[in-house]
Amino acid sequence: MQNAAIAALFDELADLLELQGANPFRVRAYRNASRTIGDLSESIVELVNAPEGDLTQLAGIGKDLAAKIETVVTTGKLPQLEELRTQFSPDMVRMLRIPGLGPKKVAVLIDELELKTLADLQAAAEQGRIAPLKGFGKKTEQTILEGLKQIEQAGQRVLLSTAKAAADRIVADLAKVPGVSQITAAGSCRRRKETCGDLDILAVADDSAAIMDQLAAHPSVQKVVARGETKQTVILAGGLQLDLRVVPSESYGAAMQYFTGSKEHNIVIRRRAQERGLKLNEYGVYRGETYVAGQTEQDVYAAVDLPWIPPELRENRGEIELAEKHQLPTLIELDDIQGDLHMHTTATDGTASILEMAEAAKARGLKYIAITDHSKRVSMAHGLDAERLRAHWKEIDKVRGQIQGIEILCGIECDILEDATMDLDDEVLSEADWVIAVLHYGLKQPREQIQKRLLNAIRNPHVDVIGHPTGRMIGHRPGADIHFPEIFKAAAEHGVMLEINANPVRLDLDDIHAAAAKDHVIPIVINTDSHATNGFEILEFGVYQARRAGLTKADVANTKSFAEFQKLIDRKR
DNA sequence: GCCGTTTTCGGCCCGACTGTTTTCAGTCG
Repeated sequence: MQNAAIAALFDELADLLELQGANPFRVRAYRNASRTIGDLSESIVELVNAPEGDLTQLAGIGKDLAAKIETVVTTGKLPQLEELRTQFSPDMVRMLRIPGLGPKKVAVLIDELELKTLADLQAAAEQGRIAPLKGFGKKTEQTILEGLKQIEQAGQRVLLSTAKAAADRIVADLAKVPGVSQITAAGSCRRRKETCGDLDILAVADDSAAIMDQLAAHPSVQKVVARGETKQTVILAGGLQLDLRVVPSESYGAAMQYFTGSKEHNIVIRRRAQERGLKLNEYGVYRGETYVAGQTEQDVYAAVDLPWIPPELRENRGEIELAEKHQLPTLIELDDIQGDLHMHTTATDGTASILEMAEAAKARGLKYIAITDHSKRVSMAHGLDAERLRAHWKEIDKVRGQIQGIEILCGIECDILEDATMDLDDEVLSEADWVIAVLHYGLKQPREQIQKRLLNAIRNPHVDVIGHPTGRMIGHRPGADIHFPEIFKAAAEHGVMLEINANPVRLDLDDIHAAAAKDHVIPIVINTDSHATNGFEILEFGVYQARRAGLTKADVANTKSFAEFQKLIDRKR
């Protein structure tokens, strides 16, 4: 069982305990455990089976949870969960996802009206049986009906690229409102998390009504859900929720810190404040009633004896401990990237010629690129066989003479076939400047076979890098079942790099595994996998993922000059 | 359920907003 599957069990258990009315802190303990397991780079199954393995060493895992995890790993079941599943239907858990309904209200609905399914809930609301209940009313009943309609949409996370585009546009438009002196997006969008559940925008404004009016009238806003003095909630076309908060200037830094999160990071930061006799909220840092800091984020972190922590790291995954020791990494920047080693042309499924791609890359300031069209297995994309590939490389060589100021490598994105052999034979691969090996097909194969395919590719003397290692598509399909520690070990041993594919749907490796790769001193390359001349625009998302993994310029191979990069890959040739 | 150089018990981050109340509980982030 994969970590994510085990994490999901504990999350479900937390949902059910909530319905049962369990102690909220106990529920949180289960949610923390779920997150801890989900964030692990190594397999929890391996950890349980390791002779030295002690789960209670993990943050938030005590004796009880350790025993439950061991039970899941060894039996595949969690008796407590199975028991609760008999008491509450899956639809009852879904009721918790309806905005405005929490565990208390759902419990009342279940007990008083004996509702079991979402259909029951809908019928009860339509028949007006909910409004008379104590603590409910006409409005709540209406909210439930609307929530039911949107339940598919609600809770759906959107890609960072989508969220950031929406946020950037609204921030730019609201910044023009008179009296708005500062405005920015906070939340998971600012942390550059690969998906966002909502948007948080923060503003300093003389007139909060004016900016809220402007937001309400914004073309991308579908409806206003709530509006108070300092906070407005709207739903954007497409269903994404956006919260606007208007704060005083002296609170801007505190509010930035507060609303950027993550929740887990903030809990630890506020505990630090408490330990120092301070109180930290979105308005500032206070000693008793006295305002101590809050104008800038730097001031807020300084008040709890920490240097400023980059938003991408704020997940309570060790960044606070690093900050305490003044060992935070200097994260890679977009401008550090010198080359892009993964792109396509009209030879396969790209839309631009070799020269057009090279010119577009050069215009973006890149100093070197690799042209890496598909190998023959990708027949849909008219993948290249040895003969066409060699002809393609000749074309690339011609283009080298037509453009100055950018180096072009003759590359190939070669499929690792289902039987673990390479799609092109060693002879032709040995002639390439740069070989990306990838899984495209058979992603659902059992772990052993996936492992064999990746290890064979890594051991192939001509392979430089494994591209989009898991093959996942965020929101569409999970990646292949990979036992990463073995892959990392082999990659380090054979000098094979790993890719962070910058495509916002892929972002593969993810932050957790890119961080683990860094621990194994495996060079990372951040590539766009461009299929068109505007494809380079997504490079930023690869860099964000690298930053979330704590990578520095030195950890990423394509920050090197072309000469240095060539030295690195020449070891293979 | 976790955690502990004040603690093995009693804490566990903190405030805004809504809808239902008539002083506040529940929900949300």
